[in-house]
Amino acid sequence: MAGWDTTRRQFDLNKPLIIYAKCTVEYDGRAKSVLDNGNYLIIYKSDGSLLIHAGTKVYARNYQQSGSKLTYNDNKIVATRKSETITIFLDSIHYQENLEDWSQLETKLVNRESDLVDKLEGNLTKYINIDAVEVKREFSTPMGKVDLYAVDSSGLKHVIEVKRVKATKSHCNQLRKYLDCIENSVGYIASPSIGKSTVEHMDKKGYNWIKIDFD
Amino acid sequence: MAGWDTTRRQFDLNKPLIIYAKCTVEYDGRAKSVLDNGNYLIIYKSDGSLLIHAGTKVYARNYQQSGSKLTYNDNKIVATRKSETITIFLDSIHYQENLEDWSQLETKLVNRESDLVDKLEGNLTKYINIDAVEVKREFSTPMGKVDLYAVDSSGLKHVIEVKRVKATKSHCNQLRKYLDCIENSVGYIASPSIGKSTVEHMDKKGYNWIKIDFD
DNA sequence: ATTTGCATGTCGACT
DNA sequence: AGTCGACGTGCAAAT
Repeated sequence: MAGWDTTRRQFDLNKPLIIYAKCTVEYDGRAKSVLDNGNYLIIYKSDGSLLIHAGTKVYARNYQQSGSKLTYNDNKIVATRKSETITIFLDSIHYQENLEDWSQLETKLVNRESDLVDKLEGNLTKYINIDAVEVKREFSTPMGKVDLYAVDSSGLKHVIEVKRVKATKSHCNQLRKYLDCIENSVGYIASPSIGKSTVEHMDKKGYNWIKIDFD
Repeated sequence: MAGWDTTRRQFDLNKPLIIYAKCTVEYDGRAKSVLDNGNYLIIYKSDGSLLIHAGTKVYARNYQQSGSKLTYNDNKIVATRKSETITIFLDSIHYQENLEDWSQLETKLVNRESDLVDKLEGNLTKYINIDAVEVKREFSTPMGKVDLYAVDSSGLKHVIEVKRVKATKSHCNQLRKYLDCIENSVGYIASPSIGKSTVEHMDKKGYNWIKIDFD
């Protein structure tokens, strides 16, 4: 598997392929970038995704999204998709392999935001002390949909933004957008956790925090 | 390279490694997930990053960030990092390889947001017709930093949010946060492009758009 | 150690 | 095709 004459090499670019090669990579499209010469792992998937991975970190140093077309010519692999181009200048190939029957299954996530909304909706009075006469999920406003919306007998609107992660000030801004376009409303953020500075921020703004955990 | 007895296999988990294997993957940490049995590409990098890639899409189906520790035992690879765990239940290994001298170079990006701010700051009067007496980058407000901030001779504050991509309504919300906490201010979004509906949105809000391109 | 905002974010859902 | 929000976002810089 040692170095061979890349000029004669033919790739089957219709199949999933991984290549470990010494190369230089250039990208031009939404931005421009250069990845200097070195050994990188090139991954080409059947949907036309292209990844160039270096030896550290989770993200790809360069990538092309699903739907890119590959051509190989003159020791260069060129991937194009819409107005974006990646050019891989191949120096030498250490190693390559076609991946047969590569699974296309998706990861199934548990503990989603909607699970928390379920829990809150199913037992709202346990979390906030109101006599709700109307409860709606995904309540539409001009500024987008509210996760959970409840009207009590006095006509006060309770607007609840649910987050599966730690509550932040950005989430407060999102909440605020909804409150601004709903008259006579009070705002809540429901999440498993919150930081000290966000608590203070919410106090100042008059927003309420609801602690809610996954089961 | 056909199936062999995985029970006897030893991995050198101190070196970068790729494995193409039939396996099932479970994750528990910030959330929980299951990736059903299938053929996946497992990538382990020298900084302790772990990726599990399927045959489509750019993102990894499962991953562990830099710093995770691997153990191999009883046909299971377990990666732990802080309170997060990935377990790979190995069925059969089609193929594996150590990647020698895997480059750790970073991609060098051109055309960043800061490049646009440079351009705007260097010739502000070319883009907006004001007699600025004070211009500041990264001007701090209670709601975060404004990309570019200019005060004219009348005391009016010009607040400019710069984006390297097409301007959107989300960007308008960001701008609004700044305007709300700066008295006597007028808002701008500077970007290479903008959509029709965003133009209308900005008109309605009284925000201004500045067209600015990369060189 | 925590917070904040950028990113070629990617991706899916909806208009 | 365009817009919008979620994501185990990842990641680095500032605090």
